[in-house]
Amino acid sequence: MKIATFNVNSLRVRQQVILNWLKEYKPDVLCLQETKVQDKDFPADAFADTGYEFIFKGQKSYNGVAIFSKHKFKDIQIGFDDEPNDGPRLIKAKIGKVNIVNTYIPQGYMPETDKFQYKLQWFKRLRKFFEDNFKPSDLIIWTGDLNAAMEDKDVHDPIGLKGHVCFCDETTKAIQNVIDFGFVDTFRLHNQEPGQYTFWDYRLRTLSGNQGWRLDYIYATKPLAKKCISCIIDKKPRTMNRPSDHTPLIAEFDI
DNA sequence: ATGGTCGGCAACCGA
Repeated sequence: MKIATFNVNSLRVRQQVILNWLKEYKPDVLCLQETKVQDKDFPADAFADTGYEFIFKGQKSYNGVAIFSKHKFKDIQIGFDDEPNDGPRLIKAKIGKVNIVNTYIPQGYMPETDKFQYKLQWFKRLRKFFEDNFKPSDLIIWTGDLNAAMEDKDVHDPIGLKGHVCFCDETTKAIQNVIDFGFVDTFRLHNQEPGQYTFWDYRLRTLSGNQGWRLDYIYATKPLAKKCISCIIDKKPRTMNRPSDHTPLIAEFDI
C-alpha cells in the first residue's frame, strides 16, 4: 500500500499536476492540503475517470483538505469530534485496514500571537482526537503539512530560523506530545541524512541554494511502521509545472 | 541587497 501527502496550494491551479502525478506514482492513497476550494466548486468531473474516489472539505480562499483513494472509504470524519465546523484542516477515513488522518496544521504566523496559541492548541486537540478514537495498537497513518520542522537537520538554517513558529521548542514539544501517542516518522525510519526537505519558500526563490524545510510527514503507529518498506520525497520537485512550494512525500507499506 | 512571490479573489490575507 502506497500512501502519499502533498500540500498543493490550490487544487484547481494544480489540477493537471495532480492528475499527472497520480498516473505516474499510482499511490493507493493521496492526501492533499491547502486545496483552497469550496466544496461546491470542487472539480469532481476532472477526477471522475482516474479510478480514484475522493473525499474533501474546503472553504473560501484558505485551507482545505482532501483524500484520493483507489479503495473504498469507511468511517469518514471531517474535523475534530468537539468542533466539526472548525475549519477544514482534518479529514479522516478508514481505507482497507488503515485509518488515515490527513491534517493541515495552522501555520501560527508569529510567536506570542493568538494565531500561534491556536496552533499549539491544535496539536493538543489532535492528541485528544487520537486518544478518543484510537488505540496505539491500531493501524493509523497521521500525515499532512505539519508546519513544523523537528530537528536542526530538518531546516536549511537552524541557527537563523530558531524561534520561528515552525521551528521552536514550543512547537516541537506540542508535536512530540502527539507523536508520543505512539507514532513513528516513516521518513526518518529510512533516511537519516540532513537537508531532506519538502518545502521551499518561493519568496526566497531569487536567492540560491536548497533553502528548504521538512514540514510534511507520514507518521505511522508502531504496528504499521513495522511494515513500512520505504518513505521518499518526490525527487522531481521542480519539474512538474508547479510552482507549488511543497513537494509530495510517499510511503510504502507491506500490507 | 533587510527585499522578494504566489493564490484566492476582488482589497488585502495567508503562507
